[in-house]
Amino acid sequence: MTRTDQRTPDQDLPYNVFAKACPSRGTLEHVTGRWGALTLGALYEGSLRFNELRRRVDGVSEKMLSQTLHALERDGLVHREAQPTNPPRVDYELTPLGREVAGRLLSLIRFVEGSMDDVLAARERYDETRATA
Amino acid sequence: MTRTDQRTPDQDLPYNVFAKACPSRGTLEHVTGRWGALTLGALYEGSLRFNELRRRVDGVSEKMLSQTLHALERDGLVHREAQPTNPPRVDYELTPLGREVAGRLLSLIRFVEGSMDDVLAARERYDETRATA
DNA sequence: CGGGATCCGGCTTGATACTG
DNA sequence: CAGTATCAAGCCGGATCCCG
Repeated sequence: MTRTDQRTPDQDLPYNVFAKACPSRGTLEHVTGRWGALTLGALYEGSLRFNELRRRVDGVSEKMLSQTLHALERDGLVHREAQPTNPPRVDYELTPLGREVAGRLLSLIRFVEGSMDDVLAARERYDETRATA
Repeated sequence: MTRTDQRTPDQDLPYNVFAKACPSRGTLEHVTGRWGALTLGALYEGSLRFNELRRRVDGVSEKMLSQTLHALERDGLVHREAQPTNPPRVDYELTPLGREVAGRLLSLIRFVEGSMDDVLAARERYDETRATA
């Protein structure tokens, strides 16, 4: 509990993700989680319905998508708009806050996608140097 | 736009994180994973030794930190420099690629931290509207 | 100090089935 | 279409012991 560590950049901010108990850690996980990140990314282009989203986020199950959307809606990043028609129609879209989060997330995602050649090359080097094979 | 089949933004890119089989998805998970994100964030300020890192990333176990560092090193985002002294000293630092990734990640992290008041307020609203009380 | 190896409990996840 | 309920499996992650 010493305060001797001066390297922390956020020690004076109200919320510090590096602290175990900080609620920002939970929200960050909703945002960056496997399905959270892809869901936010998909919604960045515009609102989507449940099954559209499901098709777009390849591999997500109904349960996980539903769960992910609930968490993001609860955090105020996604807005759910249900129309009481038959058959039911529900649109999901980013809130203004969610849009800012998703923008930063997409910057990261696109950079990672664009770096995959380097990453894959690094992996090969890594595996080769320590796998005697 | 709004032609449903044309909405995918990355369909022409070599790597598309929305596709289930794309290796970028794995790397993104290393980067945005619970400990990966915090590790990269911590290293953004400068190189750190194993136990410094462990103290900085509050709550991480030795095993998970070790595992996380291996994954990031393998992906070419972190460089490990071991000095054969006694006691051993090992420094971890970001590679140039890792720096760019961490920068974008920190932009997201800081924004989330700075939005926590809004997020927490949204949660209360959400919980209240569907509370059984 | 800087880890690796192992055991193991439990939370997360993924089918499947069912509903409005 | 848009989800919820249930259940089994499996992987994550912590605790512990070990070594160089």
